[in-house]
Amino acid sequence: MGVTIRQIADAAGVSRGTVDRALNNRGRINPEVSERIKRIADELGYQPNQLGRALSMSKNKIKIGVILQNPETPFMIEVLKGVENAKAEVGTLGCEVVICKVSHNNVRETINTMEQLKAEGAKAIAMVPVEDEEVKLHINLFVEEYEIPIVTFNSDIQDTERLCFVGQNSLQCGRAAAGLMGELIGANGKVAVISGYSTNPSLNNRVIGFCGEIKKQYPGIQVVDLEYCYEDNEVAEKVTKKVLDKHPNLTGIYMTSHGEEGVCKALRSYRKTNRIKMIANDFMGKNYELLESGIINLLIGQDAFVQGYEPVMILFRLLFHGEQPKGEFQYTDIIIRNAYTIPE
Amino acid sequence: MGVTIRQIADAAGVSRGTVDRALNNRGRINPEVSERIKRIADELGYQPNQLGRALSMSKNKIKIGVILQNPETPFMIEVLKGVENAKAEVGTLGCEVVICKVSHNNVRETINTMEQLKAEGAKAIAMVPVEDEEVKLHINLFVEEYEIPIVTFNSDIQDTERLCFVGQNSLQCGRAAAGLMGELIGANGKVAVISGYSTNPSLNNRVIGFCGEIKKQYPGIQVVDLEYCYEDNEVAEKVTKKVLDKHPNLTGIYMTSHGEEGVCKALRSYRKTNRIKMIANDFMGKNYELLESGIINLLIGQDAFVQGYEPVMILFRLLFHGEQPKGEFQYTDIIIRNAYTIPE
DNA sequence: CTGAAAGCGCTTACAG
DNA sequence: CTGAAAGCGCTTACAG
Repeated sequence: MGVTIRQIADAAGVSRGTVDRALNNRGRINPEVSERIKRIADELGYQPNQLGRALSMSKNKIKIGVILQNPETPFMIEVLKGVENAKAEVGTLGCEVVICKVSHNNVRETINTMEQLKAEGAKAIAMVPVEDEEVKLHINLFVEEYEIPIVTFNSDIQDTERLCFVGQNSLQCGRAAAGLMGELIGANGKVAVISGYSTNPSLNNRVIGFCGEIKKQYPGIQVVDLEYCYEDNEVAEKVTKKVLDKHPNLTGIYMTSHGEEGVCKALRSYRKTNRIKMIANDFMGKNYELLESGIINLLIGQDAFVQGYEPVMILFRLLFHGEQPKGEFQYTDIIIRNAYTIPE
Repeated sequence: MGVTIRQIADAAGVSRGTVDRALNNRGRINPEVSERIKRIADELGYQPNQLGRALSMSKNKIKIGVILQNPETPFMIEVLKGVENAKAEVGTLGCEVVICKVSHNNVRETINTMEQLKAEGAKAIAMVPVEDEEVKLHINLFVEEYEIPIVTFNSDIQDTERLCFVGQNSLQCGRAAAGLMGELIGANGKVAVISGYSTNPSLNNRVIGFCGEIKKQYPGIQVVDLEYCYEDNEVAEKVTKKVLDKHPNLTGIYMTSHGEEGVCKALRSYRKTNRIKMIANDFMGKNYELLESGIINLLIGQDAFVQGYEPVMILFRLLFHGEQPKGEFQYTDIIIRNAYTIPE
């Protein structure tokens, strides 16, 4: 089949060990010999055989650490599936993946876990970061001092030396919602936005994307209100009722985050489910049921699986093949579903 | 790490070759010894190491054949990418994938290619079938006589012994379009369906799914016309004009297949682009541009990549791990896009 | 029916 | 700085 290390060794008149040292820059080799071997490898079109490599490295595998935040939420459970899949895939190729879980926004725990992974010999880390100065410093420390590359996923932390980010383009997500809302309610109408936390950058971006695009593309549509429900159904119900009282001719609601059940409860009790078009985010909780029952008209979601799978694969490709990621932002697909495109 | 064949051999007091014969049912072994070895392997929780296996089999790789139809169409080019990805993935694990291309609906060529793959020693085949009696007979012949399992993809051919089908649920695709149309034009209106060929089962299913669901869910919406454009833009333009002449208050068009540019040209010349909501299929040709310009309101597509990737992987898992596919129908995701969720 | 040996392509101590 | 050898876990002729 392909060219082997042995053929290169023969062609260069050296031993296989020497070829290995040259091709993998292991040092302890005459630079000129190294150059010559590399040239020969190039000429022969050498492609290292992953199997041979993986098998011989299977005694001491290279470690990639993964830090998952909020592991018990439905979304993260799906992300975890992606991580586990990547783990199985690279596990077969001589790479070990260590998965750690930390609780929501816990700075201390996050940093400790980073340190612990380093102590265990992790050669790279994929993590859901916390928006925090100390965490930022640690990320830079790891990348620059320890030469442990870091990929953020799900939520990003900019102004750091992290290699890249895998997750949703939340601005674009908001814009997509605006486009759908425009299609659903037509050129004129009043819509309200209900978001989760005003402190969450991703959710804020969805709001900004939504409002900006409505203003730009649909001048006849007014965004009359923006409320926060803290992803709590009771609060969501309450604020929805408030909005409905204030705007009896409301025609649309965009939810950036959870609390859908509360909103729907309010819509039902006001008998507005047919009159008001609702667009919500993510395929978790009761969202599919609400979509099927027609209260939610369209759902926008992220590819949670990819958000877990890709970061590990990016680091694997970097460590094993020296392959750089395609770009700083690896945005996952923005998925639109109606009642007929629910999976399974 | 894991249990190895050597440990089993030691525990059983036999050689590694014997363990191999037992565990892989290669025959030429005392049944009792074989049983004992299997029991020991079970007790030790033996999991064969894919690397070792693949490496040692890398001299004579197991072959999987792929028969692609219409390889020059944009859709199939995307499918081919999926096939190539799977090929690369299993290529690393001791499996060779041979890709063959046949022209549209060519029965002779299809059957010849099947025979040729068999002659080359293919142990399984993934194929886009032709709806034809002789092809059906050949599929059954291969599966039953030659014990070469066959997976169909993209289009199915039922009443055969094919292992499973990977592709779109076209009925459901039509239903999804109906749901979107209902959201776009509201409870009342008149819509027309423009399809490709009346002889294409998949397209017909989209039509059936669409009309059925409109009738069921939106009694106020009337499907006033069904035309065929043979995926030709000029024909499409002509029939669209005919429809528009006949139904001046038309509010929606569902296209099951290509010819979008022709339809859009007609809509433009009648200045109807804003008045009529249009839902089209697949992400090929000018569809993204038409979506961005707002003439097409929503696009429904298939996961072409998966349609190429999965069939190969299903056969690989079957051949290498004896793993049966999850079900007879492996439907790919039905993807909805608006102008804001165009990839790249 | 069973075993001993060679080999798949690579990496890694160990000598020198 | 370089080479010879052993080893990763499995399969496969070859003897017997």
